[in-house]
Amino acid sequence: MKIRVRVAPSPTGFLHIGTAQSALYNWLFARKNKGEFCLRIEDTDKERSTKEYEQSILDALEWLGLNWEGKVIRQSERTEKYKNALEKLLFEGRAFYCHHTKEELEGEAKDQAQNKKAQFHDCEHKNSEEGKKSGGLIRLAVERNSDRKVVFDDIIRGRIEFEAKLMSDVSLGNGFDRLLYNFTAVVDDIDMEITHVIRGEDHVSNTPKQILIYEALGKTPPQFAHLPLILAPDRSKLSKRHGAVAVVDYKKDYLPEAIINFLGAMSCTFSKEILTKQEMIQEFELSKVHKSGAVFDVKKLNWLNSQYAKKLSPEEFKKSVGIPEIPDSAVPLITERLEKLSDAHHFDYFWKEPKYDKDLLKWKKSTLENSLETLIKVKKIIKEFDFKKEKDELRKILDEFSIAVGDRGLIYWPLRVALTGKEKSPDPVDIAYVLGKEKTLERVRFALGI
RNA sequence: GGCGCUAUCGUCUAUCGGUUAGGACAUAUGCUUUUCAAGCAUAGAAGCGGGGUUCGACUCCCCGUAGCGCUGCCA
Repeated sequence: MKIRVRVAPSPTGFLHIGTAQSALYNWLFARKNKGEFCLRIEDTDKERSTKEYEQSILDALEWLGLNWEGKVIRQSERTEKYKNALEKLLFEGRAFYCHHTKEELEGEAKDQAQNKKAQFHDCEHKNSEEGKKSGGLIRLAVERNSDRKVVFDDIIRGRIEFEAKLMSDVSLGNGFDRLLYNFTAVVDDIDMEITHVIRGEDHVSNTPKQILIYEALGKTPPQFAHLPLILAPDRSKLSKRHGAVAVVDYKKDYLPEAIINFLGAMSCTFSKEILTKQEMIQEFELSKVHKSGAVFDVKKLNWLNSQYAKKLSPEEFKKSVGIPEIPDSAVPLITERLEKLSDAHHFDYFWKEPKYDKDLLKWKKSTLENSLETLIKVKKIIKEFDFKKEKDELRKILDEFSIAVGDRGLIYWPLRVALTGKEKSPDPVDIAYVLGKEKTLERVRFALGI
């Protein structure tokens, strides 16, 4: 049987970084095993789902390069399927109408909690005539009269067991108009012929409920693999309150390759730190995925991103940061000291005239007068120098001059500030060569007030 | 409270019973030096606790403990 996996985001928000990781592992698993990776939009919650979120999720997945097979499946377009399945279950007596009100259910849960009992709803309408009459929540009738255990062998975690007698009669829908997650997901996974359900650890407790639904529908459940969670620094599940959790939030600062590498290596063992998607596909095994949650370490992401940025061609880099006016020769100077893509704006003196306070021209070990005087001499050297020659030639001349002066800083500091308006920058000679002789002299003259 | 999952440097992790417990990020220091980076070198930094099993346990088992997840007529 052909391996088929899926990622099933809900369009009630932007693509979460955890969903992206889950999508990546599904994608890697499919690619590795020559299977298919599908995309299903879980938009049964009509109040919270929007088309805008759906589109942004699709865009984010594409940006990450996680391409899916076939058409996008939308649950909102499959209501007939669910209704048929639900009717069948009702007809066969495997599902029933639970006529309890919300208040009654809440009261029961409260009681159970107070008495330190497990919280579940074992509905008495399950086998009654009342349960056949429509009204209220539709539930799956869970057989709990024995010591029955619902068991599955998680590919990542091994055998996991739940006692059937502690489970609620699983809620499938509020009437036929509002179908619920556990039910629609199972119906879809059956129809889509999903062989492996690879999803976040937060779904392990849904798994026994879903297995029961598979059985009621007369189907064999797929293989399950529950991925560890991505954690915030406080080790709780990464969520909005911790800051940026949407993939789109990372778009302006990070290369998709860096994000993929980071998410992939965070919860799975590979042979090296930096690797391409192709290499990940080669090495990927579900058995190499970790069991415990991993803290999202932005520092490591930054490092990875800087490694990838250094490999970019000038064209690629300019496109990635969205600043077409960066001179090509400035790119290596920028990537060498950049962590996040948006840091490129700190180097705007390469394409914009710098603004700065004249006092900045003063070298810290000297006076402003001395600094400006030296700059005049530097200007003369540059003016007489032919930029067609190697820049090391210019450096050599400047170095000789600095030896005569006895202080390299006195030469380079005022020049740096004149060219960049900043205290920190790449080597002024490198910058001069990016700017060209004319522009360089122009900025030096400006600094001198000429 | 119930159920489930997890447990090695600050963080991500390697180790499939025998290692000076390895690597990466981060941190510190040094080299270089006109500033900032990059690069290179060096350093510090870890097996949750208690019982077993075994000649030998970070590794296997049990019990604790802690953290996390779920506990919706959300997904």
